[in-house]
Amino acid sequence: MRRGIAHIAGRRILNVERAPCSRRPIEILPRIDVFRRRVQGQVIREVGRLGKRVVLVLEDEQRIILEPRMTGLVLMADPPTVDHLRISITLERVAQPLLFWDRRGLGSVRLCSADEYAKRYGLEKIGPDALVISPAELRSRLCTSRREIKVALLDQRAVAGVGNLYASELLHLARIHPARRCDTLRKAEWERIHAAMLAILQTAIKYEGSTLSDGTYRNALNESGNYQNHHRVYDRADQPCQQCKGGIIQRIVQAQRSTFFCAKCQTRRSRTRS
DNA sequence: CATATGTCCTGAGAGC
DNA sequence: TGCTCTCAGGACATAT
Repeated sequence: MRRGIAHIAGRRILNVERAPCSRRPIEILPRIDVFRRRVQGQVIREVGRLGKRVVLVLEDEQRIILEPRMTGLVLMADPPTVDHLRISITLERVAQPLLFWDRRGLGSVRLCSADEYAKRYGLEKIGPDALVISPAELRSRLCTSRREIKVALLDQRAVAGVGNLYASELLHLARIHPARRCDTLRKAEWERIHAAMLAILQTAIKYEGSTLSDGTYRNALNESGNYQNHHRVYDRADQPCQQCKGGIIQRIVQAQRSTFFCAKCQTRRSRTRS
């Protein structure tokens, strides 16, 4: 998402409008008239990312945080439908406005001063990024937890950027059972988890994300992703594991979320040291 | 303090 | 066919 709109860096904001949407409004803070007054005329200095959020850094250090959650899209193109369009940001000398579209409306758009941003999104709220964190840091942040590893990986304060789909995917690549308690994992296993996390996320980014059967995720040009065609386990319950050719993908529920894994590749116990 | 659960939302798909 | 029901998972508030 971030890369899809990275080219708007350097552009000046002309206007911000709440789109006419018949649905319950998403959270937009502050209210739209205050929002508009504070950003109008500001140049977007940087198009950044904080975990799963896209962050527009303005020339006066204010930040616009676009939080898509499940079904939100950040677009520089026509949206899938006009119905769920939420906010529109027009830019100087760019015909196409920046749009935030959100079918289910769980997402939000928020404008923060530099201080408010530091308080609300500091390191104690959003942990180190999954693409940047070191293996040692990942391990030290989670190795005393009694939670199951798949559940712990979704905690954005521990490590930022891993969602439900990719947690299953990376644990399959790492050959770690999703229900393994963090405090039972050995150093070599943490290193496998870290390497798999990087590999899965980098590959998923390369393929522009996963557009699932509900068709929701689209890139900034409203095009489908392609990583769903590379899923190892996610949404593949009862299908054979492509890795071991013998296992059948299982679906379980952890913390009210689906987890997919191959019981043959991902054994519940770590191999005992020889 | 750490961990677990409930909440919001829409539309696809299942089941009858 | 058309209806009702369940489910998907982000982050955060509240409960244990």
